[in-house]
Amino acid sequence: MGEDRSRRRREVGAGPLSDPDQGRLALGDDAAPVRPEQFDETTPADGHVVRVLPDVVGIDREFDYRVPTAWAEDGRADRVDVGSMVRIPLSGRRVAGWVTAVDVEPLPGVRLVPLAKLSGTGPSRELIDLAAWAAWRWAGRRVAFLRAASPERMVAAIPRRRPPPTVPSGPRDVFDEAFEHGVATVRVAPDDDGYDVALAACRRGDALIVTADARRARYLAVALRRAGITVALAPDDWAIAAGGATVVGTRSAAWMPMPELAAVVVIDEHDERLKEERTPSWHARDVVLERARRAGVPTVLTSPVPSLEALRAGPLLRRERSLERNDWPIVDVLDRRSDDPAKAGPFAERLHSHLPDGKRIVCVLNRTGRSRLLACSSCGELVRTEDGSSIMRLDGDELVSTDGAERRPVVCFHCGSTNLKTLRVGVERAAEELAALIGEPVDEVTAASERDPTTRVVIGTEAVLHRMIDADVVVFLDLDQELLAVRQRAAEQAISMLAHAARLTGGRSKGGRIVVQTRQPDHEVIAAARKGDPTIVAVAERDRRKALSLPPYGAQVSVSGAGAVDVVEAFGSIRGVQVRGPVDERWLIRGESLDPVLDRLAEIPRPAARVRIEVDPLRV
DNA sequence: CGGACAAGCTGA
DNA sequence: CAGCTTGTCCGG
Repeated sequence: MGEDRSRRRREVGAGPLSDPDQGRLALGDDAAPVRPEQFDETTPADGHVVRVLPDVVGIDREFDYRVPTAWAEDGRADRVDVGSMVRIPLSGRRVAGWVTAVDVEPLPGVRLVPLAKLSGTGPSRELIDLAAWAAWRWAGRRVAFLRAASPERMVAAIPRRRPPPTVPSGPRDVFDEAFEHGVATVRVAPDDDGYDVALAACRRGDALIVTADARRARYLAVALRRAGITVALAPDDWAIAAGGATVVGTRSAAWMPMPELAAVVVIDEHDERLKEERTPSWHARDVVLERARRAGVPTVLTSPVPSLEALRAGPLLRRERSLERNDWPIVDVLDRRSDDPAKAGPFAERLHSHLPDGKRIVCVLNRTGRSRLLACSSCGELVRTEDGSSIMRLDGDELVSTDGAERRPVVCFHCGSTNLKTLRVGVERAAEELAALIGEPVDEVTAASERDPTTRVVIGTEAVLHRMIDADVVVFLDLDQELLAVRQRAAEQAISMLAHAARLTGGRSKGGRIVVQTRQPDHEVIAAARKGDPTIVAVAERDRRKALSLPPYGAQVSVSGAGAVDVVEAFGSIRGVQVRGPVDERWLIRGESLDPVLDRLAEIPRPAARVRIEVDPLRV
């Protein structure tokens, strides 16, 4: 720290501003008067020098500033530290920024200007370092992550932490054991509420508890507070967290201040909501895994259907098969191939008997993607490619596979019939038909619906699963749409949907039931749900992804947007890395390992045009 | 990002 | 060639 900070402030604001540069400096958004001392270069020792990263997307560079000598008088100079949020003059305007280093040796030849304002407290040094890592890991800018790590409103003072919590000690459970592995995944029941793992984490000290669902985060915060624990709910309770507390929240919690972090939990680590959808699209699970590793504290991931990423991070702990099986509902499979093809609507003929009177029923019909699904009118088989891996649609008077590689005349591969029919019904019409079928009103729920449904039976897109809290029966009217989707992660997304349904219904011991309408009754996803054994899907997926070098066994980065061409061009070629595309103006960079790809992306300059770089995209 | 400045374009 | 648009550079 500069020893001259107590030196008297020199005369300020004297006389009209004559320096030709000063006109632009005077135009700050705070309209503070410009002081002549800002241009004094004769006493660089006045006030120490700090390094600041401006909160301006597109700069991503640090600049040095002097702490105004006047700040020594009221203690502000002592409060300027790594993580402080400040305002700085930068090319004629005032912008926000983060102090990233203090007491730095300024580069020669630059004219130092004082900080304009000390705004408040921001992310700690650890989080600033983590942001730099995340910027590399998701090919983004530090600014994006520092914003995530900063309070929504300025925090002037950190409250003192309340007395240490008295965490109720229960019998040692699987979660206590899991924390001893450093990183471990616990496969839990689909309707596990996360309270036990959260409590086990709190027994170790201040815990960081990340959930995919905001409702669950609020529930856990209330439950833990009731148990006597000091809880900061992200992102609102930033200041409380900075004082030392257990933090609970959705993905934003990953970046909350945690001065005494002792344990990390990610609940429903498989949930795609943990991934930020805007660029840089970081994954909260992976951020907190790195954060915990750096802090030297253990992480426990929980999920009813653990991701391959989780399984790779550490050992899997699970209960006995028979217990796990009971956690899952009974799964009734209605094989639609046996329906009369002439009148195959959205509902199987036998469905009515699976909709018991008086029970709360949720029907799911995902009509996302307008891909036409064709089935044979005589044998009911789906129209698929020769190897059966993907569906085919009608293109003029020919069938064409989704990737365009395979074409054939309009003929059922299975029985040779030339009579095919389109299967595609939207939720709206399905709702009307269902109401007629059961003879009572049916509410429709989509992501856009405003009011909550009031009827016993509801129907909707996948969003209906998020909207409802519980149900007796969940019916998937067309699981084939998920099973056959041309997406790399189709299978795990399908089992994740079934797990979500199982959360609403509860396990078979609680009477939970799932009904699945499909033309692929033997699909591994359905088998896994029936047996309550997600390993079936995990093993198949692992083998497939290993063979194709897909994440987490390889690198995959999607580059799109107007500037994508420049990025791909600058990327050039690396051994073991292929750049494919463009398909729909998007390139895919694929390689055997992530590091060389990320290193190269970090060193190439960002084009002026917009680019969206997505590392490990979930929907490809 | 957004301001400054330069180079390029247009119209009379 | 003034007056405007578009492009490029750079910030402490």
